Amino acid sequence: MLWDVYSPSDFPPFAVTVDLVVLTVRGDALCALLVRRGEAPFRGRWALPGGFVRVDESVDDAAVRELGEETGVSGLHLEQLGTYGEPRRDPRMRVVSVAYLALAPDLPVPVAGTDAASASWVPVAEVSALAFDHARILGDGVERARAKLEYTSLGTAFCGEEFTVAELRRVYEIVWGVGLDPRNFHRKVTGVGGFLVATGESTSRDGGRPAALFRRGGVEVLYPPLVRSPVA
Amino acid sequence: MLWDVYSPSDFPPFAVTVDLVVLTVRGDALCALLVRRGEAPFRGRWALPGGFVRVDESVDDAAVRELGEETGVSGLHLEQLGTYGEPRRDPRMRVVSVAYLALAPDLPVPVAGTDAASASWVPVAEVSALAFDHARILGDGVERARAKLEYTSLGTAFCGEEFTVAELRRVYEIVWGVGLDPRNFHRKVTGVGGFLVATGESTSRDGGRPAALFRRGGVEVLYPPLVRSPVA
DNA sequence: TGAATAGTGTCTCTAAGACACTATAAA
DNA sequence: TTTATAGTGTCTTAGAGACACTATTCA
Repeated sequence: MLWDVYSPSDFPPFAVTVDLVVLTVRGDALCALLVRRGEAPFRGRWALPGGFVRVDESVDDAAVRELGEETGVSGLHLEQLGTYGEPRRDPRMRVVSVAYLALAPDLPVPVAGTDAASASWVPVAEVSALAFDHARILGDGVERARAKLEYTSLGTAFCGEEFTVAELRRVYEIVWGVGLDPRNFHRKVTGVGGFLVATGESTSRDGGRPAALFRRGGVEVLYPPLVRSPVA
Repeated sequence: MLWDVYSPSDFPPFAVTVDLVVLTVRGDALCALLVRRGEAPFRGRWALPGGFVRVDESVDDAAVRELGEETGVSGLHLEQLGTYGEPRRDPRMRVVSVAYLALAPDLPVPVAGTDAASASWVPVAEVSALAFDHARILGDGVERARAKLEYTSLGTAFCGEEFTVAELRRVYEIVWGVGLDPRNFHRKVTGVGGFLVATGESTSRDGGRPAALFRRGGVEVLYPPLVRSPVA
């Protein structure tokens, strides 16, 4: 059926929702923001936060709104991950869900929002039996995040405003699940033009010799990229 | 609004469609499959092929079905490009569209399908004033295709079953819009493990010394990747 | 034979990984 | 002084681009 030959009356009704894969690095683990479902179906199961797209807002705006409601934070990186539209992914009705990926620094706690009571950070390695098709969506989100760390500056989204090279390296090690040579990592990230900007300050919060503090540079795409490669 | 707190009755009604960015290399140009609209709005304008998702099929299946209807060909590479959900992108009603990217070899003609009469291949450089937000979708599709040629074997999707290195190079040159050194290109593509498989045959259809014929190898991800880089 | 395209070899340069070595703090 | 972490330098190797050179066809 082409655009040419449809009339507004013959479209099948769908519900459209957004689901959020919100990731952060906490402790030694990559964590996702999950909410505990209070109602059937999947009552008591963990699920991705999300909700309906309103009639008067764009799908992207709905994602931004939901992210604010769930985390209490705005200005996070947010990008479309994919759209999930199997006929029976929600047993009650035909729901098409547009999933988004957000990367957050280690927020104090799954904050505020009307529904915050049931929300918390869960290490992705310990996640099991999510509601609906959310396990697949979460998996796609984690894989996207891993890939984007290679060729974009998004790793810094997991850090605070100011951070050391070691803190950034820890992000890479935890998200990728590998060990990285501190010396080569340092040379690489400080060598990529526009990735990091030195503040001139330093900190000894990591112990040992004080480390220089950096802020995000303006660059989005890293060249050369930071390729994933394991170390014994 | 969370999943927890909704009931099937209070969802706003949406129409969900799929739009297809079908690309091919024809002559010396990257071309997109477009259809001429026969009805308002945007009557007479070019638009991307597409149509409604049916209630009983997945969104991905709808894309496959529409692609078959438009090109008469199945088995093409097809991937989600993104979802476009601005409130007034269709002036008549609230429509959320999931866009897909397909790469096709140079098909005889925008073939078959009920609506083929109005369909044709249009060089993307000459496209202007598409209906709805289709110009943006097409642009996103072209950019995605350019990027994917770097690190996947999808360039071969533009070629026939058997092809020469020169034919594959022409695909890269046209899609990227740059000139590539034939000698370095040859060394690179034949050096990437699993990318190309020699048939043992050769052809002189390009003139000059006969060129070896290749088939697609099994590999999807190219390592090392073919990086975009211009030549005088 | 000459023009055209296919394909190989070689040089240089960049960047990655391995790892020795120096620097600066706290206990 | 020892220990821990920060940061630099150096060696080796892989791969990219430039480009000379050989190979095989047709007109």
